[in-house]
Amino acid sequence: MARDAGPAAPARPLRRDAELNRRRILASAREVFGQRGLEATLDDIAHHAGLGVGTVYRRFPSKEHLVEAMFAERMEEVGDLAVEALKADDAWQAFVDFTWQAAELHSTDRGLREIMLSNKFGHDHVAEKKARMVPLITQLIERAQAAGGLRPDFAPSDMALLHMMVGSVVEFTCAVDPDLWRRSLAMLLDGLRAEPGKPSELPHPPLDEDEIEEAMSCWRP
Amino acid sequence: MARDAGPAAPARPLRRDAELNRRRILASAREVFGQRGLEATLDDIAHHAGLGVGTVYRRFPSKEHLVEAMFAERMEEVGDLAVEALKADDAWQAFVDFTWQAAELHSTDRGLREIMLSNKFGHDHVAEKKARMVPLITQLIERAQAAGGLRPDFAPSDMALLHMMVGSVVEFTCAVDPDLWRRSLAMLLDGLRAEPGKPSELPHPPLDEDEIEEAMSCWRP
DNA sequence: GCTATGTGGAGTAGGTACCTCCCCTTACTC
DNA sequence: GAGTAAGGGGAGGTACCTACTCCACATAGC
Repeated sequence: MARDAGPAAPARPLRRDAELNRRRILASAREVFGQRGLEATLDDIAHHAGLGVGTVYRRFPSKEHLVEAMFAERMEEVGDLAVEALKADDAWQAFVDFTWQAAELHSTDRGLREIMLSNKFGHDHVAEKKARMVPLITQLIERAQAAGGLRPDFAPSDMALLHMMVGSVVEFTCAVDPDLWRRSLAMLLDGLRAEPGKPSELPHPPLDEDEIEEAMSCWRP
Repeated sequence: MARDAGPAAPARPLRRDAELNRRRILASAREVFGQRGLEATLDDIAHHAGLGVGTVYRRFPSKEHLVEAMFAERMEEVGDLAVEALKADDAWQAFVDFTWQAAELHSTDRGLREIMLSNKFGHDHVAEKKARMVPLITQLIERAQAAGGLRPDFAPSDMALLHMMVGSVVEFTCAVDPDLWRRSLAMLLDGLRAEPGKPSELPHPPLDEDEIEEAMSCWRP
């Protein structure tokens, strides 16, 4: 809790150049963590920001602090999506919309994916945001089930698995076709209907043989 | 190609103790790669076999060689499943059965999962086994579609994604509930039907709140 | 112009992985 | 049962990576 102690940071403000660099670091972290995940090093982030490592460590005592500072905000966004969805009339559509929107966020931010599904990173602040989401998602699910749209045996914990699955497709194919996850999610959602009709139209074409080969060559477990 | 040059290994046979240890190494590798994936070190495998590292390196010039020797055989098994499935009458059921059986193999062998979905490990031998499977799976899919069981927009490359997804669930939850993937696969398959009826009965209960918490604590991206 | 504040990046410490080397042990041969 | 070629063990070499520190030098702001 060295810095970032909530609103109205106390003591003397940063020098102008320092404040600018602080923002550069956060922007760089957002990009780099988003692309390479939380395994990215602070060295990477510093260089990507055009700064030295020392500068980053002066501002954020450790990687943990930077992660905590960055992702609390992003996770808030996901929570807000759920709140918004709960206001909609059509409970099934609300569930579907929320799931697509959350997946959309995950698909463009590997760090967000990792921090949402693992407890290995992020502490108090992040955990609090996560805790907030559980009842929201549970409610979203129960409403969709009560309305007869969502299969009744779908449990809140299945939501984590769903995002895990979509995330794995993103990771597997992002170098070849970064939107392919849409295809998989559409199929998954077809399997979640309580009263399924015809399969939905898939929003994205499949990979061809060369592309799948390339995905297998890029991907590392 | 130092050893393992197909049937009837030439030159002088190994000394009795050496042959015994060679088998110990392979058995150990199967267990360790299965549990910890291909990132396991030859040191791990040696110790798990109760041997020194030197012994392993004497027998297998590199990790690559060991992997190649081990997994060619296991991949053959998956191919055989497909051949068997193509003989069944009910094309949709054959597709479903094959998918379950393949997932079953994947679920108990992390190394197999990794080698099937990544080209980073294994060369000639392994690649050959993979190539064999493509037409088999394609045929399995086309038959199931022609019979009106499988949705017509399902592509062969989607099979890799399906196993990717199931594998991610295995990895995420194996420490907490190693059979949970069955639940996810059942939902996935419900989404693949051309003429879906009611959702199928799920073969496994969901995780409760504590279990999902624990999964998130164990799992590392 | 002076000084507190900020910067850069080489360097440290500590870890991990693959693989080699060489002394000692053991199986097989005569 | 002695001699010898083959095998076994595991410390340690090499190479690499990551988190983090330190301090000579630069700059903002008064």
